[in-house]
Formats: sequence, structure tokens, C-alpha cells
Amino acid sequence: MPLVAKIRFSSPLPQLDKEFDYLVPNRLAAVLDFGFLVQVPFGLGGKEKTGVLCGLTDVSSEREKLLSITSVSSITSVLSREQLALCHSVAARQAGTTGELLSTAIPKRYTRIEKEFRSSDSFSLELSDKPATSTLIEHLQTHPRTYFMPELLGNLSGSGWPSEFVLAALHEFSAGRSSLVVLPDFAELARFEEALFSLGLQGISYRHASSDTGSQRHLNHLYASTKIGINYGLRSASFAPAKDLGLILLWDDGDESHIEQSAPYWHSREVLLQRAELEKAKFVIASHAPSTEVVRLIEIDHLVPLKASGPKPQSTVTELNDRLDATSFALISNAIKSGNSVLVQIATAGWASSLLCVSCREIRVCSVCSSSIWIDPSGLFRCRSCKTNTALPPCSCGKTATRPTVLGSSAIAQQLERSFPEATVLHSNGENRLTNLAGGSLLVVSTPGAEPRVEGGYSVVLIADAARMVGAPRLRALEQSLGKWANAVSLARPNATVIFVGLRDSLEAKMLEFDFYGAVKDDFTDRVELALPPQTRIASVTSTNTEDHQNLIMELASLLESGKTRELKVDNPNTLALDYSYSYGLELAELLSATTLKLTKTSKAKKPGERVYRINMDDSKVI
DNA sequence: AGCACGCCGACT
DNA sequence: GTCGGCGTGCTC
Repeated sequence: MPLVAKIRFSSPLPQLDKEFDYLVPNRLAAVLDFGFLVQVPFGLGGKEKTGVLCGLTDVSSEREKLLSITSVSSITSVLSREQLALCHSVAARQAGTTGELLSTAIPKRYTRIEKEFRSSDSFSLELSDKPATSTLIEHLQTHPRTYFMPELLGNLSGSGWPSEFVLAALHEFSAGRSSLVVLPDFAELARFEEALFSLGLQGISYRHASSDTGSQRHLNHLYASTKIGINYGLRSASFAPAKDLGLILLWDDGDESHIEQSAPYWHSREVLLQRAELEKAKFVIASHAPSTEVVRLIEIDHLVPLKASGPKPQSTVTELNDRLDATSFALISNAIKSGNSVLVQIATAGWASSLLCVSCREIRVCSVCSSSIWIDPSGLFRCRSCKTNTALPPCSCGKTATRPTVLGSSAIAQQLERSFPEATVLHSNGENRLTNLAGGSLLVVSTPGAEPRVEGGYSVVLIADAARMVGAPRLRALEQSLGKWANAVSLARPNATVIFVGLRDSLEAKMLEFDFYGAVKDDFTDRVELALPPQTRIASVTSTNTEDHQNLIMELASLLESGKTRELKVDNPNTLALDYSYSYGLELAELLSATTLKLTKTSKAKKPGERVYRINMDDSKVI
């Protein structure tokens, strides 16, 4: 009976997104196994192509003319059955192809690395003591799917999230199972590594990060496939191999870096939720402030929350003004004078750029709806709320000249820089990011997400643009602001004061208590009433041109009338946005894939390497 | 993606 | 009568 291999290719092409059958020659039958890379003749030219072995069967194929595998090109499996199942399931959910996800799951091959791997010694870690336990570890015994809020100010006492993660992963290791830790960006990766290395766990840890050299990634991939260890990395590590995976830890799922920017636009949270199910692993999402998706998962009893207690700073809320009130000013003054550090978080242009009058420094507002005005990417004055573009009327003080509040030039930050010449002023932002500071009389002005840590923690944290961040005209402005504030607050020392500028009503009340969970839950409740994500999901299909877009609308006419989805109004004329329920997700993804595949074949605008339609099953930016 | 097949217009 | 344009479709 001939042995037949099922082969897949790492290709985004939907036409190639299936298994191809090849005969296994006798000389290779003993070597080959699931997940091996092989060379096969493919296509009319019979050229060699690299494929992955995704199944072996000795059932005689119904096809007559099977070609044979030419050669094997890996020394061990580079893809587990679980990883393949994950790629399938993510592709189905995201309206993508299994093939394009295989290229995320399988690194480039280096022959030199295979030699090194083959001759490497087996590293064994001597665990001198029984590993330490923690509240999180104990909680996981009874609640395998958990949302964890670590101590808000735990960084200084050593009970911050990095050490919580390392302890949990080490506990899993000592029970003979691997773990997988996924972090939003390199700053968090560095903090996790710091905690990992301080316990001397380098030898059992495998990093899966695009910043590493290709050969390093390949080596770690081989170790992770064959050894129990602690695997970690940024979002693409969600697909990394992990032998006998027992625990998945995800930090700050609300951070936008967890969303893959190319098709099929998956999110670490959703990939890992599926992975935890497939591999029967324990699953922890942790953050200082939950995402609304986390609140939903708790509400439907998929996650059980665990909130660590601990000291909190003082909280005050001041009036919205471009000058600080006297009390806040005095707090900052005292901190600087006594050699302590102050953090000022200011919004970036992308968060809430607006225009100030050069004379009276009032924020210029729209004459129609009184929302703030900004300069849009095409250079026009445009209202942020009603989107009308108007000639800018004179300010109430009579002057017409304006200046934009841009990165690093928040009025409050400028005022502080002038008022405290004795302070060392430092700026940190996405492009020019500070990470760790020694402390002293520092005035650190930072954009959200770029805040450096300071030795001993900040004495004052000023959330200068709180009101403006929340007011940004985006669905997720509130929850994302809360996430950014919580992360900034977590850098404070226990007796510090946090000042939120311009908050009112229930949000003011919540922030006086640092009740980030309660504030996001309120946001979620509002969205349930409005039937907006994450109560529903929103997909978008963007066409390269109007004609293809019109064809799509015609093709989907019966779907749009069926009531299974609702079409949403969006700015881009070539984008179709659809609102749908979680239970309809798989079916809709399948329908959109099939429809766009069909239309792509006859599209006139088809260019090599370019997609005529881009499907995003969870477009977080479309509204 | 490649690559070949195939069915219409311009050329020795 | 043949050469070649790239639209359509397949690759185990």
C-alpha cells in the first residue's frame, strides 16, 4: 500500500489553500513525520516548492497520477498538529487562509542552525526549592480562565505583573508543562525578561520575536518544539510552538499593538482564546485596566476575575483649563524641590490634536456643534464631531491666529517647563522613547504608552489631557484612555498623587477611586445598549476601486436584506462595514471569503501581489 | 504565484 | 495561412 502525504504551502493565495497529495518514496518513509518541511514538484512547470507535511495516510488515493516528494528539508518537525489546528481555526474566524498563517507560525530555515540544534546539550534546570506559589497560581487551580488585575503599584515591591507572570510560568514548568507569554511591545518584553533573568531562567526560556536574527528565531523555534520551556514574545508569538502547552499569559490585551496589521488582521487575544481551547491550556489575560472585550468575557462567564489588592496613590481631579490649579501646582513644586520625579502624560496629535488661539489660548471650537477643530490630513480645518469643514471663525477674543497643540507642546507641559527651571525636563514619545530613569528632580513629559519607569516611582503623575483623550471621536477612546492612564499610574510610588485634568461626573468619581474596572464596565454597558462592539462585531471589506465595490454590494444584496447583518455608514466610499453577532461570525467569514474570491477572478483592477478586496472581520477603526 | 492553454487581430 | 496578445484556470 503506497504511503500518501498531505502537503500544505505557506502562501496567502486562496487557490493554494488546501492539501495536496504526494507519494512518499520508500527511502523517506521512515524519516518523515507530521510538520516536516519537504520539497515537492508543483505546477505545470514542475518546479520545486517547499511544503509542510500536514498528514500521512496509507489509504490509496482516488487520484491516479500522484507525484512523489523529492526530498526532506528539515531535521525535525517545525509545525505541531495543534499549531496547524490553530491556523485553521484563526483563518476560518478571520476570513483568511491557513497558508498565510503558516508563514507566521513557521520561521525561515537555516541549515547551520539545524547542525547547532542537533549537537546541543539538553539543558536541565535544577529547581533547588519547591517553586514559590502565588494567589494567581492558586486561583488558576479552580479557574483555568482568568482575568487578572495585578497590584497597581506592584512594580516597586516586586509583585508587579512581570514577576507574577514568571512565577506562574515557572510553576507550570515544574509541573512538566510549557507556557506561552505574549506581550504588546518591546518595553514590556524587556520588563518580562528582566524578571525572567533575575531568577536565572534563561536556559529554559525561548524568545519568539521579530527583532531577533532569523537564525536565532529558527533555533528557538526548534527548542520550543522539542523541549518544555517558557516561550514568550510579541503578538506573532501567539503562533509559536510550545511543547505540552499548559499555560497562556497575555499582558494588556487592550493595547492596539496586539492587532496584526496585515491580513487577516487577527488579535492576540482572539488567537490565544482559541489556542487555549485547542490545547486545553490555562489562560490568563492580565492588565491594569480591562478592555471592554475582557468585561464581555467576564459577563458571559468565560473568564473569572481576580483582582489583587494593594496600596493606591492619592487621586485628585482638577477643572479643565490650560493652566494648573494652585493645589496641583504646589504638589508638583514640592516634588521637584524635594528631589522627586513628576510624570506628565500628554495626548499625542493622533489622540486629540486641536487648535489653540495664540492670544487667549482657548481651544477653538466648531461653530455648528461646539466640538474641537483640528487640521485634517488634507490640511483643512475640520470639526472632530460633525465633520464639517469650515473656514475658521475668529476666536471669541477677536484674534484669528491659532497654533496646534501638538506632540510635546501641551500648554500645561509648557507652563511647567517654564515654572520649574531647576527641574530636568525629559521628553519621551513613540519615536524617541525613554525606558528607565535614575530619579531626582525630573519633569518627564510623555505621550501615552511611552512613559519611562523611574527609580523609586513618581511622586506626582499628572494626566494633563485626560478630558481631551476621552473626547476623541472614536468608539474606543474611553477604554483606551483608561488603559493608558492605568499604565501611567502604575509607575507611581505608593504615597504619590495622581492628578486627572478635566474629568467630570461618573468618570471623575471612578478615577478618584482608581476604579478602572468599573469605568470600563460602564463603557461596556453603554455599548450593549447601543449594540456596538464588543457586544456585536463589525467587519469591513475595502475594495481597491469603486467598480469592484459596486460589484461587491450587488453580490451581497441578499445578505444585506436578510437582517443577519446591518450595514454601517463609514467615511471611506469603498469600504463596506457590517455589523454581526458572534454566533454568525464563522458563516459570515466564509461568505465574504467566497464572494470576494469569486469577484477577484473577474476584476479588471487585479494587479499582481495586490488584493482587490481586504476583509477585516473585526475592524476597530472603522467607527 | 507561475505557467500553459486558448481564442481573436496583424503580419510574412 | 501563422505569430502573439494576455484573459482564464489549474497546480496533487
